[in-house]
Amino acid sequence: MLSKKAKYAIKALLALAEHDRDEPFRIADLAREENIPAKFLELILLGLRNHGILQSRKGKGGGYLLARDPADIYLGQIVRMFDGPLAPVPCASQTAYVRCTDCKNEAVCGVHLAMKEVRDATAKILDGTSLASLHRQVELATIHTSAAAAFGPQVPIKD
Amino acid sequence: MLSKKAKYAIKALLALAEHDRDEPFRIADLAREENIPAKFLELILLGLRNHGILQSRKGKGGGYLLARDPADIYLGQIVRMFDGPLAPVPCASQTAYVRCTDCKNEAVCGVHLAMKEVRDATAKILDGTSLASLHRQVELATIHTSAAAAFGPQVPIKD
DNA sequence: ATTTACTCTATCAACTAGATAGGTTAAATA
DNA sequence: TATTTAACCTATCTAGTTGATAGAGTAAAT
Repeated sequence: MLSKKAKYAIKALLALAEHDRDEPFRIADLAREENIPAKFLELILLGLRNHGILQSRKGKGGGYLLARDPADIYLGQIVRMFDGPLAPVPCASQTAYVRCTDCKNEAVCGVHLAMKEVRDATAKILDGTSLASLHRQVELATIHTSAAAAFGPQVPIKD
Repeated sequence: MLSKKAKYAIKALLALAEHDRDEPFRIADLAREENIPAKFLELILLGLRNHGILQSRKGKGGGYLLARDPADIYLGQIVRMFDGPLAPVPCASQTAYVRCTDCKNEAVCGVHLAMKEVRDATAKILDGTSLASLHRQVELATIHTSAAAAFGPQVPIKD
């Protein structure tokens, strides 16, 4: 399960990526816009800042900005930061490998084999998706959705 | 994260799949062989039985058996049974969809889009891997491992 | 000096995971 | 029939985590 922290982080970062690159975004505004408890979001953004993903400005006119280009911020990094390794089991993790104490021989462990596949597939997606590319996907989906809306639910008009 | 329950379940089921199909396997033996706390395994096997994945026999000569062909038992079912839906977020689940209350339009939500990809990739793997196929993978890995062992670590012999 | 808005630490209730304890029931066998 | 064996079932516990809130501190702008 993705934690709320990671989920909110992605939503907030995506909003920042869509927003004017050098205009600070206030916590309160971000919270309202994305339906996130403000105090909770505060913690999350602070974490992102301390990991060098966000920049901040204090005082009037302050707020948060992306510290890097949206094309260089990957979901994999965000998820790992809040939820730890992507692998379902520590012995299948590439970034935070830990041996199973109960396992005689990992090379021939069924759980290991299957979960390594899952971790590789997940990593391929999340380490391959940047805020920029996700933003493009959202735009694409928006066009499709609004096109569908324009041609409307096909209900005959009664006059 | 895969829970210990799901992990132990897979290990136990795989051991049963490798074992004589109509010879009951006792909890205690299974626990010893797979390094699983016996009382905890008891609970897990009971759950599997109540879901129709295992059969049991009481009393002397009793124990657990697979209720179906190993080729018809998929990891997806096991994992869902103990850990719930495969999707990282409920709105991306196919088998247990729940709408996000905080999300205006799911069709254009970045989190939804990315997590649906992850859930689909995960489901493809876990719903495509049966105990039988996993067993084959383990055998294959065993051959590779023992071959590597046979040709040994390539350390020159000093005489 | 005051306002604004981020910074930081502490705290909390609710929940869950992993595990253990201990009695109950049913099947086999002596 | 009594005994042994081994699954069945319910209760309980502790430790840790998650999602969230409170409130005082600090830096920048006006």
